Amino acid sequence: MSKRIAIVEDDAAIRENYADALRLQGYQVQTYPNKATAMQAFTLRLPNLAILDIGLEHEYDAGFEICQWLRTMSNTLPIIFLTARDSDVDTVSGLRIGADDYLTKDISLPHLAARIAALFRRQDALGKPQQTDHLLKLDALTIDSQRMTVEWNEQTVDLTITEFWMLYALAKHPGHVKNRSQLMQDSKIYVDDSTITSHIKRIRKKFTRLDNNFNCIDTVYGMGYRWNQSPVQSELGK
Amino acid sequence: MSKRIAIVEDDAAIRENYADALRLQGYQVQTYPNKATAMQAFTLRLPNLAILDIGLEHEYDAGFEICQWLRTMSNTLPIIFLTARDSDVDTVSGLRIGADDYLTKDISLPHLAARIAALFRRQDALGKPQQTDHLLKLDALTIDSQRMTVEWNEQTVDLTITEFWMLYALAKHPGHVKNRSQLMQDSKIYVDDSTITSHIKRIRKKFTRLDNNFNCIDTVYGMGYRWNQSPVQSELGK
DNA sequence: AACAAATGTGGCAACATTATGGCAATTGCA
DNA sequence: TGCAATTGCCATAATGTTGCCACATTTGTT
Repeated sequence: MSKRIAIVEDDAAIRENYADALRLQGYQVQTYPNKATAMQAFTLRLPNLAILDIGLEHEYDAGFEICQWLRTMSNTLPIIFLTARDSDVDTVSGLRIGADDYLTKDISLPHLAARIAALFRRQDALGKPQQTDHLLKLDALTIDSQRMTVEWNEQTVDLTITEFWMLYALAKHPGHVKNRSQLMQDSKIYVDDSTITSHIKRIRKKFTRLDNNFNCIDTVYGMGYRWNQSPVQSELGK
Repeated sequence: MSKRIAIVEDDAAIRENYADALRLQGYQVQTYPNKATAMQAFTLRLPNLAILDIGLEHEYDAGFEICQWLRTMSNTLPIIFLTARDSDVDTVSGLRIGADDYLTKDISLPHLAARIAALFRRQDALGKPQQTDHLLKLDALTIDSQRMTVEWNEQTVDLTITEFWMLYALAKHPGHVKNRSQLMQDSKIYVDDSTITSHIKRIRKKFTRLDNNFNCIDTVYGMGYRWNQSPVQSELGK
């Protein structure tokens, strides 16, 4: 189902110019020449996005008023001001009133289309809230501390808890050497040094099973271990 | 708790100018002169909003790269390009890559502040979508929390109340590992750990009776259980 | 080269966690 | 009251994990 866009603009030529361009992008477009017709239509049904000029016919601030009124109807509806007025005062007040973007009429059609797409993208993204805060990504590695899953090149690596936290401790500070005590603390275990060696061994083994060339866990003789962020392209000086 | 804004900009004067202005607005501001330092910091913790210049030091497109990378981390994080480049091509590509706004450096500080506020306003508005939906659908699973019914592949699964709430707690955050305490809290019961095991056992049994291949409830050794939305058979012997 | 220290490897026994079947206590209901 | 359903928990079996050891190999030093 395509998105419905409303354009409120009193200049017929400009109005249809934008409308046609947006229809070509696959949107359903409705146009309104003044505040009265627009508000009447919006009362019946809100569009998915509104593009407003500010001055309409004889009303100097009609666009601002429409915007304010729309905001009382929906505080999520994307609203764009598209106008000839390019003073900072207008821009700032437009945004303060609750608009999501403020553009001047000299922008190109592709630019306008990109702005609209960006607003829709943002709306979609926020619509299905997904918390990625617990995601740790480093090159081919992805660690999800909430799912307790680890992926290497899209393949899941099946780690145990202790292995998981140890890897997490390493990968959280890529490039930094962690000695055995630090790894123990971070993984909340207190064991013999040799046990850490064993864990590293098992972690490496599980990665190597998925990727023969895996070598992201460096051994730093006498110091500890280090997650090596990009060891693969050894030739490419960067 | 105030919002954290990150500024990535190589010109120290400009950088601090913006940073000071935003701090006056009550934001916490972190600044980074180049791609490397920014990415390192973002790996540890994402800001609530990122302001990026495009060209950084000798890297012509560093800002674009940071933006793309950030988008893989979070598709809701507001990103603003703030740069001297004002070509339409750059603007459109910036927005296409996933930025939420594209501004040129000639804009005033109040204007910038208004843009930022607009983005945060939008995020807050969309952030708390009213969830009046009693229906939870995940692949073959359908849970109606109002009618307390569960379906698996259109077949109703006859669960008891306790089983229902436990399944609901699991399925509400598909993929997330829930330990026994969390399951107890969510199901509003306080019992022995072994009892949780029993409930899981019974839930599994009832699903398996309808579908021999049912395996959507993973046990994560030492951590708890997880609803596995897309059960992928890992044939990797271990 | 010789040596000590550190690390890698395979394996195993101890330990921890989970699965299963069953049973007694409780609850809801006719 | 009787009956069936539910629930919590236990004993036991089945599995998964972990710590560490003996020994091989590597590394750094003299």
